[in-house]
Amino acid sequence: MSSVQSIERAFAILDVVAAHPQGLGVTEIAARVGLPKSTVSRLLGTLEGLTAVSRHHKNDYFQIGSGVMSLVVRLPFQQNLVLLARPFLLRLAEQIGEDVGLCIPDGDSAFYVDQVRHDGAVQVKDWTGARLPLHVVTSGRLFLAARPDRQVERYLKRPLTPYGPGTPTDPAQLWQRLRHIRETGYDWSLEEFAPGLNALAVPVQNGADEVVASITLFGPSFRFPAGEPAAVVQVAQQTAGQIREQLLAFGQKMEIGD
Amino acid sequence: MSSVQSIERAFAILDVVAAHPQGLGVTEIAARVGLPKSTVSRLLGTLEGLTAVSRHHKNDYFQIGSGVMSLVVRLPFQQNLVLLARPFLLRLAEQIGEDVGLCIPDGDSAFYVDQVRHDGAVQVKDWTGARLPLHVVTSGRLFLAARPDRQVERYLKRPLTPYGPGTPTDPAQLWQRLRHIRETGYDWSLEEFAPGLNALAVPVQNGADEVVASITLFGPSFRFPAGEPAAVVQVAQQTAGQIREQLLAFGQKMEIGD
DNA sequence: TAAATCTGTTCCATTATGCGGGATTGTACT
DNA sequence: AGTACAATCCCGCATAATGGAACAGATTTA
Repeated sequence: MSSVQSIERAFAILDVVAAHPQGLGVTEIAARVGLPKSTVSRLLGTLEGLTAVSRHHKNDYFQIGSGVMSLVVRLPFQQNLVLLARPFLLRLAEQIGEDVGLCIPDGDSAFYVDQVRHDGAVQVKDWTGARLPLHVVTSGRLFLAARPDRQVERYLKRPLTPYGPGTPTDPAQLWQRLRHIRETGYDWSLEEFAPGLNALAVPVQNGADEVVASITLFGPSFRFPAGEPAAVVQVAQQTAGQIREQLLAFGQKMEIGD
Repeated sequence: MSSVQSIERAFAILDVVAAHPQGLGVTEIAARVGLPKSTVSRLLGTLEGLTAVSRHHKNDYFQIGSGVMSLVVRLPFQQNLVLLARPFLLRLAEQIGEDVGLCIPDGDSAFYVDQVRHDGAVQVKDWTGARLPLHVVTSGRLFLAARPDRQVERYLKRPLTPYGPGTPTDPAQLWQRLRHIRETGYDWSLEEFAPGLNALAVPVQNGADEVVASITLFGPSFRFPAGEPAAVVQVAQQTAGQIREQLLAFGQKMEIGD
C-alpha cells in the first residue's frame, strides 16, 4: 500500500499552517515540517495556486485559504456535523471503551448518521443510516422530550408500535419518561431495545439551545455501563458540550484577538 | 513557476468528492477528473491515510474526511468568517467594480479583517488590519446602531473625535444617523472620511440576528456609486444575506435530505 | 553605505518517485 | 457457476519531484 509523498508533505504543511493562525513564513514552515526550504516553497506555491493557502495582504505570511473552506462549505449540515463531531466521538469511544453514535432528528424518526466503533471481540451493530421511530430509541426520546408539550401530545396520539422487549407503548408511561429526560438531560435504555444491549443518549445543543443531535453510547449489557452510570453520563454530557462549542465557533461566537 | 502535479490532482479529486456529498466510488471519481483508475485509487488511498477523505461505513463511497474539517476548525472565528465570506465578496467586487471590505466589531472599534481588491488604475487603500472608532466609519456606525439604546448613550458621552472632513461629532446628529440606519439597514459615507472617497456599509447577521460583521463597499467619489445608489445597496444586502446563510449552515440550520 | 543576515524564489542535474496499463482480487447480481 | 463490475496491486518506465546551491530582495547592523 504505497502512498504519494508530495501529498503527505502538502498536508503536513497545511497542518502546520492551520496550527498557526497568525501566519508563518516559508522558512519557519520548512523548519517545522523538517524539509528543505526549496521544497516547501514549491509545495506552498502549488497550494497557493489551488487557494488551499493564501498570503496575508501585508506580510506575505501563509494562512489557510478559501479552497479548504470551500470543500467544507459545500457539504450539507448533517455531514458537517459528522466531521465536526467525529474527533470528539473518537475520544469518547476510547474513554468508555464502547461504540459511540451520532443521531439527528428527522421528522418523527431518529436518524443515525455516524458511529465510531470500538474494536473488541463483542461488538454492537453499526446503526449508521438507520431510521427509527422516536419512542423506541433513547436518542428519539431525547428529541421528543425537547419538543413543546402540544407536539408531544400529538405524537402520543399515534399508536406506539413496540420494537423491542421493553419499548414503552403506554402514553402515560412514556410521558413520565420524557419528564425525567427533561429534568436530567439523558436517557438510559437497559435491554429495552434488544436483549443484551444497553444504551445511553445525551443531547447536543446549538447556540440557540435547540437539540440538533444526540450522542448515543451502546454496549453489551454484561459489561456496559462499567462502574458508576453517573460517571458515564457525565463524560458523555461533557463531550456534547464540546461539540456545542465547535458549532458555536462557526456561527456565533465572537472572539477577537490579535 | 512550476507546480506539483500530484497535489493538483489530489485537490481536483477533493473538489469532486466535495461536490458529491452522497459519495462516489473510485471509478466515478476517476472519470470526472479524467485520470486512470489506478492513479486515482492511489491518490485516494493517500488522502484516506491523511483522513482528508473517508469511506462511508457501508458502501465504501468516498466523502470528505475530518482531516479537512480539522484544518478549518482550529482557526479563530474571525479567520473562518473571512474564508467563508471571501467567495461572496469576490463576486460582489466584480459586480460593483470596486473594492469590498469585511469588518467586525471589536469593543469600541471597527476592525477591518479583509478586503477584496478590484484591479483598476485608481484604487482605494487597503484597510485590512485597521482599527477605527465606531463613529467615524460606516461599518462602525452600523455596529453602534445595532446596540441597545443605553449602550449607544454611553458611547455618545465620550468625546467624538473627528477623523475626516465630515465625521459626525455632534451626539444629536449621530443619534439621528443611527436611527436612520436602524430603519434602512445601511449607511452611506459621501466624502466624510476622506476627500474623494465614498463608502457604503451593510450588516451581516448571524442566526440570532446579531450583527457579527459588516460588508463595506469603497470607491472614489467620481465614479462610485455608479447608477442608482438603491441598486448598489440591494446587491450588497443580498450578499450579506448569502453570508448569513453560510453561517447558519454550520451552527444551526437543520436540513435533512437523503 | 556597505557589509551582513535575513528572507523567498529559481535553476538544474539527479534519481527517487509517482505513473498507469494490465493483471488480480473481491463483491454483487443472474 | 458465470458474468459484470468494482477496487487494488504489480512493476517496468520515464517523468515529475527533489534539494543543494546560487540568486535576488528586504531589513538590520556597524
